Order: sequence, then structure tokens, then C-alpha cells
Amino acid sequence: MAIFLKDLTPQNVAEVAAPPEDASEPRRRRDPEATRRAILDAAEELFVARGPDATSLAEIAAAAGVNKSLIHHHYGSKEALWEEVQGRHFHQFFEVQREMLASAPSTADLLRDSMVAFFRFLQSDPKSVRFMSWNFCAAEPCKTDQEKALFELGIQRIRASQESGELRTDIEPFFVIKAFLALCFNWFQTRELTHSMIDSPIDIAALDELYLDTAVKILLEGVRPPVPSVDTPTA
Amino acid sequence: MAIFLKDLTPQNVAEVAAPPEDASEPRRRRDPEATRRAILDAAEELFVARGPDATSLAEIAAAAGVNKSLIHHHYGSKEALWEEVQGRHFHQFFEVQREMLASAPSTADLLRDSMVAFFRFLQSDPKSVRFMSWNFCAAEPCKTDQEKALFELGIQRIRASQESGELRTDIEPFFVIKAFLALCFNWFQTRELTHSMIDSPIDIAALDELYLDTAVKILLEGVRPPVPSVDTPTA
DNA sequence: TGCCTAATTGACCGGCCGGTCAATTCGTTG
DNA sequence: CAACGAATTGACCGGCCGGTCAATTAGGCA
Repeated sequence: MAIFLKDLTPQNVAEVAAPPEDASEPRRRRDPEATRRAILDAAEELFVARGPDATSLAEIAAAAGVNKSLIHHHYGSKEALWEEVQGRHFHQFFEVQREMLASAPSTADLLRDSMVAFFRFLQSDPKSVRFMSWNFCAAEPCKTDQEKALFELGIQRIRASQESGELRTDIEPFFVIKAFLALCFNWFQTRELTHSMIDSPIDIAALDELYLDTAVKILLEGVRPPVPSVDTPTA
Repeated sequence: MAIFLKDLTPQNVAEVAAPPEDASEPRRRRDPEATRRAILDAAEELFVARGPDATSLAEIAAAAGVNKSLIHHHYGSKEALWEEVQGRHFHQFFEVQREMLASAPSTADLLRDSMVAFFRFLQSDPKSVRFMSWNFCAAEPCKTDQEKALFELGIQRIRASQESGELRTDIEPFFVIKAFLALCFNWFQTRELTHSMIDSPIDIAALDELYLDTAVKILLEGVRPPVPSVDTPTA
């Protein structure tokens, strides 16, 4: 049935997000908080791998080591659970991004730093990439508030860089952000297809570094103000 | 059930891809070719909008105005139908792209032309964007042969441009292609989110043009060989 | 004309899906 | 200790899903 399935086979589904029994406390018989968390973790894992439509509540319950009815008891419905999973993830994502963007010290290498930071984030959290991919497919009008605020912040800082002469002024800051997001995100979104296309025995991490280096180079060079020299047709 | 649904409500599903009855021939009582095509068209429409997992064969049959069993008769299974839909679409896509790339006359503005052509293609065929989006989610190792050939061709031409001094030589041609694909594709993939974030009353087409202009500018400037002037730290 | 093949139909199937519900079990609180 | 409420369980449901099958029918061909 599930045309989309990835990484997870029926055999190892039950072990995904298995609760660490040997933790400080051996999981009290009743622990609604732990139950909620187990469900959410398992749901995130499966939703992100197979997509929400191809993931059943029975699978999630099995993966969480929990009775199926508990999902309804704690979250109401599958759709609500999906919302919750998305909410938790995006909240965390926006938190990280905002903090990064707000705490960036100088405006000198801000663009480079932002781009590298975003690249590192996607690199360290492949789930984020898949999350966003599913979200683009769903095309629901959501999460725009926080995202918009993030963009506003970035636009302000880029505009400042333009005014101080570090960036060329003939391009819209919004598009600069779009460009560096695209350069980072698309790389990871097409990661597996890329690897299956490369013959050389270069390892994955090295390829990432090489690409990042190139993408940063292209973007920074592309947004640099034209140097006053021969043949710079800034028409 | 279907968490992913878009544009199509149960009411208008039945009319999607409705066969144009008033065509030259009034659809003979038995026309296996027309039936196959109707099924394929309806399947493409629905698969691309909702995703394969959220689309049922009953819906496809209804949209195609055809008995459900005919789908199995002509295509075997849902998975085979999905393969067929993908096959037809990607064949057409690669045909267009290859022709474009092979027939591009000079190497002078090849990169610009390629980028604009790809942008126009995605702009004119939103289904392609969604198709690729679903494909990235599925992450099946497929279609790499033709894609690889396309990349090889592009890499050759970019390398030629590098050797003739039009492009800087310190960046891998593969990454240049990746970059311009990312800049184009991501724009359309995030189109609706972008629009829901923009307040100004600028119309969609104009925004597209503005972005294309900027993205081309950035990429071309980014891959230009460094001009021999002051402060060009090509370290 | 009559047959033969293939397109077409509708009835049907087992299975899973999301969801409900009553019953039970535990932790808490008075 | 008793009582209450929330966590937990398993049995159950109607409905849809992908898929099968036998029967019917139209078209092509000798």
C-alpha cells in the first residue's frame, strides 16, 4: 500500500523510539507525560519518514510501545497529532534560527554566517529537511507568522549591509534570503539523488563541505557591490 | 483521512480530466487507447495534487469516468500506475531539457539561457514542480540514468566555458548546475508560502520576473572570473 | 455469419484504517 | 481508607482500500 516508505520496515518499526528503560527511573506504571512524549517521538519518526498519509496510528502506537487508544486519548485524532508533531518541530526550528540571526554579532560577514549556520542546521538534522519537504507538498497556508518575522529580521540586516556598502543595492533583500535558503535546502533535499549520481569515491561529509564552500562563494560574489574597475557593466 | 489534499474536493473530483466528449469523434463505445489515456491523465492530476498515498483508485476511476477494474486491467496495480505516470512525465521532462541544452547555440550566455529556460519550464508546468517534490519525499533511487546524462552534458558545456575564460575555474561545474537548479526549483516549490508572506499588492507574474532577474544576476556574478582589480581576495 | 479475443462491468473479498466505548487499573486527594 | 478521576486497555465498528473474478459485451477477422 504505502508507496512512500523509507528506512523503516515492519520489522524494525517496533523498535523505533524505544523508551530507554534503563534511565534514572524505570518508567512508572503510569506516566502520562512520558506516554505523550513517546507517542510524539514515534509519530515524528514515522511521519517524517513515510509521510503522514502512509503512516497508520497502529504503527505509531507499536513504535511508541503504547496502546493505540492512548493516541486518541492524549491527542484526539491523527490530524491533531500531525499538527502537534509539526508544531513542536517548527517551534524548535524557529527558535534556533531566530536566536542565531539575532545573536549574530557584526553585519560584516552576516550573510556568510547565516548561510553556513542554516547549512549546518539542515546537515545536523535531516528530519528538518524531510519535514519541510512534506510541508511543501501539503501546501497548507501555515506557520507564516513566525517565518515572516524571521524574514523581516533578515531583511533588516541585509538592508543595513546594503546601506553600509557591503552588498550591492540593486537586489531585493528578500530575494537574497530566498537564494541562500534555496542553495542550502535544495542540496539536502536532493541529497540521495545526488549521491546516487556521483561515481567518484568521495565521502559524503567532504562533498557537503565542497558544496557549501562553492555555494557560499557564488552567493557572496553574486551579491558583492561592483568594484569600480574596467568592464563592470552594471547596466 | 487524507491529510494532504489540495485544490480538489470530492465534489469536483469527478470532473477533473473529463474526456472532451464533443471532440472530433464522440468516443467510441470501446476505445482502449482512450481509456488508458483517460486513466493516466486522471491519475496524474490526482497523484500530483494529493500525493500517491492519499489518492485512491476509486477516485481516479471516477475522475477518469471509467470503471475501477479497468485500472487493474490496463495497468495491473496502483504502484504500476504510479510508475507509469511518473515515467510519462519524466520522459517528457527530460526530452524538453535535453533538447534545450543540446540546441543552445553559443557557450557565451549558455548558463543564463539554461537557467532562464529551466525557470520558464517550471513556471509553465506547475505539475512538474509537484512531481519532483513528491519524488524527493519518496527518495526512491530512480530516473538517475537520464538525469545523469543531462548533468554530464551540462558539465561538459560549463567546463568549456571555464576553459574559454568566461567562468571562474575554482568551482566545480557540477555545483554550478546544482546551484541554478536549486535557485529555480526552490522558488516554485515554496511559491505559495512566499505569496502568503508578501503583503504588497505586486502580482504573481511580476514577482516571478523580479526573482528570476535577481537570481540570474547573483548566479552569473557569482561564477564570473575575478576581474583583475583592487581588493579581489581570491584566496 | 459466427467465432474469438479483449474491453468492460459489477459484485465481492479480506484487511486495515481511524475512531469509539465501556471496563479496568492505578495515583491522588480528602 | 474510601472515593474520585485520569490513564490505560482491549474489544469492537463502519467504511474504505487495493485487488480478484466471473460474466457480459463489443469489435475484429476469417
